Amino acid sequence: MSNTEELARLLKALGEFNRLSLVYELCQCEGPENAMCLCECCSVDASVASRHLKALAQENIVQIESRGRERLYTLNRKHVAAQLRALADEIDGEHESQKIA
Amino acid sequence: MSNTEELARLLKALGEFNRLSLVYELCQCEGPENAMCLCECCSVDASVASRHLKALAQENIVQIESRGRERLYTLNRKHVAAQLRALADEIDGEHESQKIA
DNA sequence: GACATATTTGCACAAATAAGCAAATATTAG
DNA sequence: CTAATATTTGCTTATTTGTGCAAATATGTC
Repeated sequence: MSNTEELARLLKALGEFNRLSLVYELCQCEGPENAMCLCECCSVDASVASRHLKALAQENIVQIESRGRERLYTLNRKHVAAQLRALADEIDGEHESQKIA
Repeated sequence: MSNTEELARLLKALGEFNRLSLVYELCQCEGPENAMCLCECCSVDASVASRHLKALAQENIVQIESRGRERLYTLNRKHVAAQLRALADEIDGEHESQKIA
């Protein structure tokens, strides 16, 4: 299923330490943050943060909004959480095959 | 946090198409399955499936049980689902900062 | 023992990935 | 226009990763 492929890409995007750190950072932000602020949390070059954020945006994990010369990133909370929960449900889910009873 | 690193490794393990396919396959299995059976679902060489399953085992995603000349793999449902839900909660969670109210 | 089956390991290779730096681009401020 | 700030892009480099094949290992069967 192509759904599997899409989910795999989302998980891969989250499955890198610095990107996951960025996501955690965005987690704790009330509003959108710019890349300068974000790249501090994982102490990498600005260009690296930029690329990671782009990768996260490509998987719809973050949303980008331009304001002047800076870009503001917002975590796509609902979407990401929903994807993760859907997988969790599928894995431990009370899915049809409860043959034990 | 080293927890972030561990979670990143788990997500990375899940974030590869063939490995995720194996997980899905194991999802639908009642009991443990051997690698021969599993490697069919992603049409790769047995050695590749073996390596992927090993990678999954290293992140505690699957459990291995030896039976004779074959190895039986069981999905670690509770653990994986819990990890995914914990992240989901952190992301969209009703975490402390509900300043909107 | 010989042989079949299941899995792992060693090797090679191609492709992807993460990283930093310097240069380019965009935008704002003076 | 010039200078400063924020971000992206091009380049290079080192490392990791996924893959297949063949050989090795382990175990069961005859």
